[in-house]
Formats: sequence, C-alpha cells, structure tokens
Amino acid sequence: MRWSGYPINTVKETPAEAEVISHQLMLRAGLVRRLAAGIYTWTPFGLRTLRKVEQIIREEMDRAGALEVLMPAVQPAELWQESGRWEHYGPELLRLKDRHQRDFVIGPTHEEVITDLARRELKSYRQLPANFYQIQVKFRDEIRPRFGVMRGREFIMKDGYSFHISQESLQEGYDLMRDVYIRMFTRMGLEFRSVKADTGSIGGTASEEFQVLADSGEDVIAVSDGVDQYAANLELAPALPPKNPRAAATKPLQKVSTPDRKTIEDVASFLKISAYQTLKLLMVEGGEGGVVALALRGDHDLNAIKAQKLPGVASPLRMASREAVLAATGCEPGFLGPVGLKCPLYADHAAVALADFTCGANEADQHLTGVNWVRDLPEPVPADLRNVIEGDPSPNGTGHLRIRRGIEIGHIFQLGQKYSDAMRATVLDEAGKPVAMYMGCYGIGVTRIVAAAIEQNHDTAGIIWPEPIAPFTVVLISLNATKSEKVRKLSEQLYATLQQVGIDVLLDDRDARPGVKFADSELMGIPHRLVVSDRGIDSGQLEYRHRRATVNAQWPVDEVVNRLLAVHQRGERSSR
RNA sequence: CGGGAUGUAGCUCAGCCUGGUAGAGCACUACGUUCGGGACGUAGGAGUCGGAGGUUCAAAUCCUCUCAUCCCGACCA
Repeated sequence: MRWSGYPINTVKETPAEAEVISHQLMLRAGLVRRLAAGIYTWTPFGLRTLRKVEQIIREEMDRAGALEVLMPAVQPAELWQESGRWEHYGPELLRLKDRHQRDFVIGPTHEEVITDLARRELKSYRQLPANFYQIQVKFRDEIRPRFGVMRGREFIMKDGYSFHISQESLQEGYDLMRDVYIRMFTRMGLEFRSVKADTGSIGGTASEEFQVLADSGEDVIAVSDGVDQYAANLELAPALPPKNPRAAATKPLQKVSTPDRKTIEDVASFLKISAYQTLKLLMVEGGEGGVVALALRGDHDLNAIKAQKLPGVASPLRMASREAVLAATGCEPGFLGPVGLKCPLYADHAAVALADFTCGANEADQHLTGVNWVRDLPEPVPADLRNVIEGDPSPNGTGHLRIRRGIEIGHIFQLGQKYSDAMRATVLDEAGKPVAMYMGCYGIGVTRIVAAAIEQNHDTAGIIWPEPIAPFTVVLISLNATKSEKVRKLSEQLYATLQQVGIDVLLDDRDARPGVKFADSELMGIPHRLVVSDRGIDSGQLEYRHRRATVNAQWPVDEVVNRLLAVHQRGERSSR
C-alpha cells in the first residue's frame, strides 16, 4: 500500500472524547472513526490489524477442528422467547419490529441460533462432538459505552459453541479450547492471564476469563505472586480465614459518644484508631423478607457475589432500605453494630478474628469500644464475605495476592444442558434414547483485542504493534522522492521486492517533510522502518530502525531485503 | 437510572459573565520559499454558533424545552 493513496489524516491533537490511551491513539492514527456512541467505522489501516487478529483466531480454531459458520445478526424473537431470554436479557438487548410488526432482536450473542441449527442438523451421538464458530458483528446496548472500541455497543466477536454427548466429552472440548485460546493470545503478543470467573447469569459450571493485564482495565483480578500462578476475578477469589487465633479480650466494653460520625473513616479518625480495629455492619435484604446483617472488618469491602450465595440472603444482593433497617434495629444506618442484634448475622472471617474492636451501638450518635465476641455477644456464624486485598495469602497456598486490573478479551464457559433443555436440542445415544446435548461456549472480543494490544504496547510517540498484528510489517520512508530520481527508483524497487517476498510493506511516498513521515510512522506503530534517501544511497547504507529502538542502524543497500526477512521472522517467532 | 459537564469551521478551543457585523491554532486549496524529526510567508475556501420556542430594536451570549456527547456514581453504614 502507498501512503499517498491513503486519504485518512493523522492528528496531532488528542480528541476530547477519548479518555484511555488506546482510544486516543486509535483516533489520532486514524484507525477508527466514531459514528455514534459506541459505534465505530474501521478505516483501512485499522481494518488491517483487525483482520490479522481475526486470521490468527481463524487459523487456531480451524487447527483445533472447529468449523466456521456465519449466523445472522438479526434474529427472530421466537428463539429468544423459547430460551426464556426474551424476558430475562433486559435493556441491553436491542429489539425491533419489521414491517409486519414481527419482533426481532439484533444479536448480542448467538446461543439460540446455534442451538436451533444444532437441533436441526445433529441427530446422532455419532455426529458429536461438534464445534462451530463465527467471527461476526454483535450489538449490546450498553448502559455506558466508553473507551472507544474497548466497550462499544457494536463490536466484533468470535463466538464458538461445542456440542457433546456427555459431560466428560464437554470437559475435553473445554480443555482443548483453553489451550487454543492460550496459543492464540500468545501468538498475538499479548500479556494475559487465564482467570477463574463467576459464571454469572449465563449459568453452567466451569468458566474462565482471559484477561489482558492493563491499568486501564475495567475488571479487577487477584493474581498470586507465588509459584501456584493462581489468578481469579476479584468477585471469586476466596479470602482465607486468618491463621492466628483471636487475641484475648483486654479492654472493657464501653459506650462512647460519636456525634454524626457515620462512616468508618469518620469514626476511626474521631477515636484515633485504625479502620482495621473497627467492625462495620451492613444490612441486606433476606431471601424471604426481613433483613440479614453482615459484619466486616472496617477496612474491608463487601463482596456481593459471595454474600448473595449465603442461605437466607436475597439473590441478587440488595441493600436493606432505611425503613427496614430502622424496623429491625431501631437505629439509623451509621451506628449499627452486632451487639444485641435480633436479626440473623454472618461475620466475615476477619471480623470474627477481631478482639477489642469498635462498632456501632445501635443507638444514634453512639459507638461501642472494647467489644469482644463471646464475652459481649454470641460467637457469630463465620463466612467469606469480603473482597480479597493486596497482600492476602493466595488461596492455593503459596505466595500472596496482588490486585491487578485486566481487560477481558476471552471467556469460556461450560453451559451444560441449559439451552439444549430449553430448546429441546437432543440427539439419540447408543441406546437410541434422546439426550439433551452438553454445550460449551467460547467467546473472544476481537475488536477489543486491538484496543487491549495498544494499552499494553505504546509510548509517548504512539502505538507499538506486536508484529503479528501490525497493520504493516515494514514502512518504507522515501525522502525527497519528488526531486530525486534515484530515491524514487530505489524506493519503488524495494517496495516491489518486499511485496514479492511476502512482507506487508507500506511505502510512504507522500510529498511531505521528513519529520512528518517519521512522526506518522511512529504514531502508526509499524514495527520496522527503513529510510530511503539520497544520503543513504550515496553512502551505500540505508537506515533501519525498529519501533522499540532509539537509534538507527545502517544496512548495506543490497542486504536490506534479507535482513528485513530475518528480523521479521524473528519478530513473528518471539511472540509465539 | 441518579449526579455533573459540554455542544461555536473537519479537529482542538476562545468568545457567553456584561446582548450590538462570528474568531484563533491545526487541517484544507493556490502560489512562493524551505526540505533528515510534526516548516514559513501571502492569498483563499469553510460555521443556519446542536435543535425548537421565548424575551428584546437586536441573541452564539439571557430564559424555557428538547436532542446529542462526555465524565462520575449506582456496597462502604
């Protein structure tokens, strides 16, 4: 491709709408253009990277024996009514009517459609296992699209679905997909982790997310620094009970006046104690009416996912209303405590381990200090209620947890028979009896990967593409080509040769000043740069520079092609 | 959904408080100079000031409504 024929401008100024670096750079480099909130056009440069990501996915899926299909973006409501998700999916599902007033949706995912295909085509256990995938546009009407293509409403996803005769076979297919994902993301040059995840509303048993580690990520994950390599979504990471036994009581129980000190922070600073010496009490709705109290150490945060799994607690978790709290305790939120409490109580392990702690007195403007379990109130029911924090021991026993942020680029699930039951997708087994197929589901955020790769690979000058997904491998910058016949000739010759040997080369043949070309090539993040100039030709050496390098190398003119082939092969290999 | 903010040239923004002929930089066009790290000069094109209504002799500016976009929040007692 010739840069002179590429009519999309780069921009020096950062567009006001872009907050994260990947979004800023994608707009500045002209990779995408916004059409509406969360909806983007991909320009030729951006599309080249997108296609390379897709191609890696395709190659690895095909190699694993998966079959590519292409399903419709527009789907009839009947299928969604059949699976029950017409009611349950909520406002993220974009619904529309056709001219005959029939209901349709724009697919946010394709479990229904693929299950419909499977029940029509798959009749016998002999046809299993089967694995279908597609790379296709999805639409989810996000509450708040942001960060450019990272959380867009319309986006490209690779979604795959496998069908099995048994749970054992599903497990095998799932394990295979996990390996495939690791290989794909490694090939793309991404630093990522496989992370245990909550199965959430999709249901099913096993589930893992693939997270690209990046500070701008929207997900919080707990990663062990030990040899166990433990990694889990924050929602799921268990907090182990403290090993040391509870200390003995040393202080008397006392009531102190704490006017208007309603938060842990206020109380701690007012009484000149640390937040971890306090206990806070949260009131949530009970599963069958009433309220349930949850006690946490003052410096810890409630984990809603863990709490809503407790017997007697409403799921999904809802905080109790002010009225309900008042009715249960006779006290306003802000001064609640476990002493003399009449409703059911769960206490986090760390709260159970406290001695001589401070908590609300269930009386306006009053707190208790020197509180001790057993002596002042009954031993509580212990539970894991909190989010893990930096430095907690790893649940697998070695090392400690670090809290990192991640961008979810892939998610694999075992769906089991949820959809095949609802939609009667059965095959006959060896005994001739119908069995609902076991399903696996495997997603990858293709467009999001492009943004995630930039979040991980950039500097002040711009993008630094991992070689396998760079829009071009080499940029050939010709200086003063309009005047210099020899520069023009050599540039054209190298351009043709590089294309012949199969290297993606971009020829910067624009009639622009050198500074503009250098700056653009760096903004665009092309891994290898070669400069063709009169100066170079006269000395017999051309300048070469890798995007990550800070100085130029001099390459003899007639070795340029071979050397580029060599560094290119090295670049492709190093990221596998 | 709750809160906050912003809509003025393709982009980044000033002008609004205090109403009186719509601006700058970048980008774009032409010409000239320049030519190895985002050049300079001259000339030029380009905006129904998000939209509608109102107040006024007069509205980008004041008021009302509306649309769009962005940010924060939607456990923390």
